[in-house]
Amino acid sequence: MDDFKGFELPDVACGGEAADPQACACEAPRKRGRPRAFDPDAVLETVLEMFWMRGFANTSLDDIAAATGVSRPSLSATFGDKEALYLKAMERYRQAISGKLDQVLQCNGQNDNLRGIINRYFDVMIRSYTGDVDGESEAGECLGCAFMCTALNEAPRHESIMSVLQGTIEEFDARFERFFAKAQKMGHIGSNQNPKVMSQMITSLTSSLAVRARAGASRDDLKAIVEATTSFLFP
Amino acid sequence: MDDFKGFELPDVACGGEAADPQACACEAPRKRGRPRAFDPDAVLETVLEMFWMRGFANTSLDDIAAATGVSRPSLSATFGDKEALYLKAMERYRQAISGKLDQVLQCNGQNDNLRGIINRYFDVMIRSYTGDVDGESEAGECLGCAFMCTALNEAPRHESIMSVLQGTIEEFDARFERFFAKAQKMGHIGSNQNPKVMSQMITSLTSSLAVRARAGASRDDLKAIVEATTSFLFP
DNA sequence: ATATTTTTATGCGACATCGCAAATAAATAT
DNA sequence: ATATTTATTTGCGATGTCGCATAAAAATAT
Repeated sequence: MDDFKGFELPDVACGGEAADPQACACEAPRKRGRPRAFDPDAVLETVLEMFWMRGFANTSLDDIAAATGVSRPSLSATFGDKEALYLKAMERYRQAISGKLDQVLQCNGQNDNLRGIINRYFDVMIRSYTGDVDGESEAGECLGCAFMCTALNEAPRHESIMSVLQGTIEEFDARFERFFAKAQKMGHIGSNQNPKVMSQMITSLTSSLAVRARAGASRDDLKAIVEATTSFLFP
Repeated sequence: MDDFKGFELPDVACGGEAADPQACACEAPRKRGRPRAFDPDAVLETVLEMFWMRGFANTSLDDIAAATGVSRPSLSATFGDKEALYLKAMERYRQAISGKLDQVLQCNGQNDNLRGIINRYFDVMIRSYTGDVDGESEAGECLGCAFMCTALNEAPRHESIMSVLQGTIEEFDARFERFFAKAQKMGHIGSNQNPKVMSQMITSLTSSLAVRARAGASRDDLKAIVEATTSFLFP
């Protein structure tokens, strides 16, 4: 449907194409039976898009089968039931973001500008919340955060979704507490400041951006909010 | 079918009882036809709870009919279709919170403590996010915000839900911008500070609390976060 | 009393959704 | 070649969901 580019995880090692069995250069020994006719990773990306925009309950396995061209029995053989499929798609999403943040949130050189790093971080998040497609302008994707948009809805009904939601929050908290603790050691923030509080500020603003993006805020709206806040926090 | 309640009618505010037509003391002139056997407001409250905990898509009209004792045709005659019912329940929720905030967010007397007011505000929100039941301890309600938990999920599919989500965000923004502008005029925050930024801080933290509450954070967890942030913002 | 109005009760029909089972297809192992 | 393994295709059955249509019930109006 929409050409959302996802977060471009490295194209995973193939396991064989149906069309050309020998085209793949990877050394993985071919498995025994009939090879898969689809790329599970590509399917997960489509599945993520669908869950993201329609929610878990509103996305049927029939919809997914139609959108991916993979039949329901194949889906269930490969990924398990609907909940397992959702969890796998979300795990991909989580890892993609996590990878990007690993790149962006590095505070090494002591002439690194803390505010610059944080602004780069928010740039990444805003981009993921408003759609990566730069050219499309604001046709109205209203992505928001895939976790918040879907997991908040389902958490009370699915223990596993609740737990991945908790885990994601904890991961963000831990990441920023580490980051600011290190930044403090390197003298980028005063010793009177509290890394935990700084971390809370950043994660709070992040969740706010995700909500606003889903409600239709433009990329510029969000950037203005970030600019105002970061200029207050890092004067 | 299982839990048929027999003939006990729900307590109705007024408008007519089946048993005793004249028992009601209210002056509203009785309408012409058969009186309603249920209180629409009480139904909306139950409906809100259900949507809140299960989401829009996961709550069927059959579920609602069973939980309220009101048959589907009566529901649809009174409230319209499922989407209209959802919107009416959410409107009730919005107004209830709005009313509470009107009480709490008053900055009148000039020896009012700004930080105290903000803390009272967060107390109200935390209470609504973690369940009002004080005695129950933390049995695990994980309410969060009814809007965020349900509307984020449905927004792309329902124009009306998207729009009520936008409206709620704008209402919060406007409320706090007004509040801090007034607070600044009264000298509670320095003229070098920006009311808009303060407002963004508060709404951001609010959304963060809502997410964390849904993910299982306890009331004390949330209070600690608020305490840390407000002591930083209002030293 | 009879008519009118409004709400409630019952139930049908069309469709969506999921899980599963059986048959077919395409690869490797021997 | 034949057997084995793995994927795919096709389709059925049980259940859930919604909207609507019709009949019954309970009040007021005349």
